[in-house]
Amino acid sequence: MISLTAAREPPVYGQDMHSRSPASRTGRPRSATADAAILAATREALVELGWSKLTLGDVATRAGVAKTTLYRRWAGKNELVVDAVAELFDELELPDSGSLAADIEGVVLQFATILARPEAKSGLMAVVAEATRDDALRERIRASVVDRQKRLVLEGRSRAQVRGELPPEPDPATASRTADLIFDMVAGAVVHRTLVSGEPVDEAWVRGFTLVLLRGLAGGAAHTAAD
Amino acid sequence: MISLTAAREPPVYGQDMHSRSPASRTGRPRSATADAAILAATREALVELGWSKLTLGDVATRAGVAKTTLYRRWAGKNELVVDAVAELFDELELPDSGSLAADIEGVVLQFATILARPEAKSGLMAVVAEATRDDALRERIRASVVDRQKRLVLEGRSRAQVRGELPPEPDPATASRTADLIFDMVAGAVVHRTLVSGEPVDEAWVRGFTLVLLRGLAGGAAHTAAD
DNA sequence: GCATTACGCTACGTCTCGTAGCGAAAGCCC
DNA sequence: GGGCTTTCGCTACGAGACGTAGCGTAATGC
Repeated sequence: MISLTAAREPPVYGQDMHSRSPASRTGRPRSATADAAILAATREALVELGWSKLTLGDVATRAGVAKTTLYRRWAGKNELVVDAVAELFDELELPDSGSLAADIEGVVLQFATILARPEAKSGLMAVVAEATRDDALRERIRASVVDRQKRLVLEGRSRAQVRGELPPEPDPATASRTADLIFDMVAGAVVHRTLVSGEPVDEAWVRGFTLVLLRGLAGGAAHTAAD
Repeated sequence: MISLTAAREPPVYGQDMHSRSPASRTGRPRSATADAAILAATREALVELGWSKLTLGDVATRAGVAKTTLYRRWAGKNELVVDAVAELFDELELPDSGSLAADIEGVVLQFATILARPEAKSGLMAVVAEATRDDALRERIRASVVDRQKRLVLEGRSRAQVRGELPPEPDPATASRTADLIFDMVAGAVVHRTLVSGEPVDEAWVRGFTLVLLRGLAGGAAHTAAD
């Protein structure tokens, strides 16, 4: 009696969610509506209860599925909440408003709006905290949340360079480094103001922030792009 | 049999830690060494177990006290961890290095060094996440952690204005707003790079960050204060 | 129809929580 | 020293969540 039931690992959503491409094309398929219901129920529970008081049994009840179904798809609370929160950032997109300053202000406001929702606040920070001790979770967050935001930075900078609002990068290495820097400054400032300072990210704040950031990035000689 | 033992509320460390100034000057005093042992044990457990797997029973065992003693002093896990983490930031101080750039770089490196410790990472972010649904907890964090950092920003700016590295503020209202902005940008960027991006805050990064920030703050005409 | 997989349901042992009650210890004040 | 007050360590407890196992049933592909 070495291995009895665990002959093949149960396909938990650990690494390859929504793929399970090869194999297992037979049998009853997983309900897609159940997926959506579970993630929606998770966000709802996150709003009402917060991270620490959220239980998987409660989520299952809200979603109208059995608790065991939850455990068949997600390894635990962390992974479930990451997926539930990640969906909130689907709507993020870069507006093409003509000037770099307006582009930044638009994206920051979008980001802040999403982050202002209670399910994003309590859920996202909690999983980030857990990710400090779980590399797989960190990677999951990076892939489904962070990279989606980061792409906007790269695209926005590229546009600005074409328009001459930002100097071109001398080499790819520094280009990558400054992109990381910009990303941490933008996302960090918004997150910190929203969660730690507890103050709203309104238009006035965004304008002031964008002004400082653009002055800093443009270097000595460049358009500050403020009216 | 209305109220038997709970005639007077037990003095839990909810609001006024280390004070309980009037009343109760009689009786056996609380062990101060127990306090230190508990907070140290909390940090130790935070390193080994992380936030979610940390239990108060385990902390009590590590500290060599009874579990009930813990509950007599702190209302719960949140409050305990806030106090345990707050002690880490005691060593923060503003270096007087002569130039604003060097001052900022010094403070940022100090802050990053503290934040790089695993007990700070997992503990601080977790309580911030919980604070999104608990105003008292948010206030506790602000008083014991955030304000201590913020004071450095105010002091550093004041020095820089005396030295002429930053323009003076036109009125107190905008002075306060820009101080908040600077604080969110500095702390936010460091926290985001450390926790979300998962990259180290080394000297090279700090130099780049400081350069962008100072250019942005100094406005069009001012010393960029780079070497 | 048959094999395969997902589903709902129930039940279970384990762990943590937060509290209650007790006797003993450690301080003040007379 | 004797009394008063508060804290301490210890034990025990019900409540609740965890994560899993087992079963019968439902939904697909071949």
